[in-house]
Amino acid sequence: MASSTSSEALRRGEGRQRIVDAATELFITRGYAGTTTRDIAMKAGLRQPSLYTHFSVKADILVAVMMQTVRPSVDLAAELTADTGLGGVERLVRLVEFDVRMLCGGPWNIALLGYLPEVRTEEVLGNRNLYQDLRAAYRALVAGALAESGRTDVERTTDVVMTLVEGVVLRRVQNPDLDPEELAPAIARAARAIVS
Amino acid sequence: MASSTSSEALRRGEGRQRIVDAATELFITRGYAGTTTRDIAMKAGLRQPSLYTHFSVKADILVAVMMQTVRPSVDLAAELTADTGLGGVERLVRLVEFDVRMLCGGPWNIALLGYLPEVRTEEVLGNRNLYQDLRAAYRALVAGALAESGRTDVERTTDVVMTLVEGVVLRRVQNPDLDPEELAPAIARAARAIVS
DNA sequence: GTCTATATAATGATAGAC
DNA sequence: GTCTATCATTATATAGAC
Repeated sequence: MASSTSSEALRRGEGRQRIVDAATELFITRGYAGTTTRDIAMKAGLRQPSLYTHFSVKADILVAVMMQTVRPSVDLAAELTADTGLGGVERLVRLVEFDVRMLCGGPWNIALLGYLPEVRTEEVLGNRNLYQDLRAAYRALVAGALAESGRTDVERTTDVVMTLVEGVVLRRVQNPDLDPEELAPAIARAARAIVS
Repeated sequence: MASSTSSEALRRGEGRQRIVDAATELFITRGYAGTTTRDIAMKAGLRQPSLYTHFSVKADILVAVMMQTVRPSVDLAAELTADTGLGGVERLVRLVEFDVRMLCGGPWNIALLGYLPEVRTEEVLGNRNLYQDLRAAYRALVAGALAESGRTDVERTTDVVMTLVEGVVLRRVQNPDLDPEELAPAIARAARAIVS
């Protein structure tokens, strides 16, 4: 944001990204409080004080890590809500399948971070909005799906569907080898059964 | 276990239980690494070194806290598996409903502890068996339920059902006011739809 | 931007009086 | 069993040379 150097050291913000990548793995495998700034620096190939060239406090690294998540599905949800070319159930199922693939894929179970107690108490309050946005999006799509079968228990069904999708995060904790290509359609099928 | 004092100070192991209760709340709200032994002692009404009368290391307190969980549902699962007076679907649904009520009720979201990264790396390996036992129990009940409709995708369906149930833990993180009496039947209904 | 060196504070755990 | 006092470690963060 404030970098004005012409080239060299900052091509692609390499240093900062290396720190974020290292921190992502460590936060997921050891938790936030359980990860030291020395751990992060070492994995990023730096000495501990060098982190503070890029981040002013440890929590800022966490924020940067969490930025990588949630956004895409909120965006897709908004997109689907506006899409009138699909049936209600189909729109919901598309979001579910997309989310499961995202939660299940990728090298690290990043979504878990948003549920860690230590993280939820910190100054990372800015993205709680994101979760509320996501629930609102799910609620709208569930409402559209239930309308097709004349059901009206929108709130409760939204909770059930979100429970199913969020559950993927914990299932992945227990079984790190989940196959997205297999689980995503299966969860989507379950979602279809729930709203029918 | 080794206490031989006749009475007074040890009625109901009061001191130890106060520590466990205090630690339960703190571990859930701040995480394990994010909770200091001073925090625990203060909430239990003690000074920090007094913890070491009851526990020899901090991790032992965590173990004591985690003992409070999981057991009941493994026991019920075994019981249901042996119960021939119920249909396959019905047995599974009973376990699901019981688990949701347990995960959803109680003052603290204790089950989340078992998924914290910091906890899963520690010397708390003894109860990973418990989780494997639980999956085996679910698998057996899912198999019995699917048999009624001629389906054979047992492994995948077990994952889906467990995803749904485990999801309650994270849903509760987002919404601490979940009503077990409302959610449990709804999740049970979803489970029925999934295996039908 | 990264380094070495270091300040400062907090942590888990122990010793020994009562 | 709980206390006060304290140790040894480790943590985040800063200062200043290169």
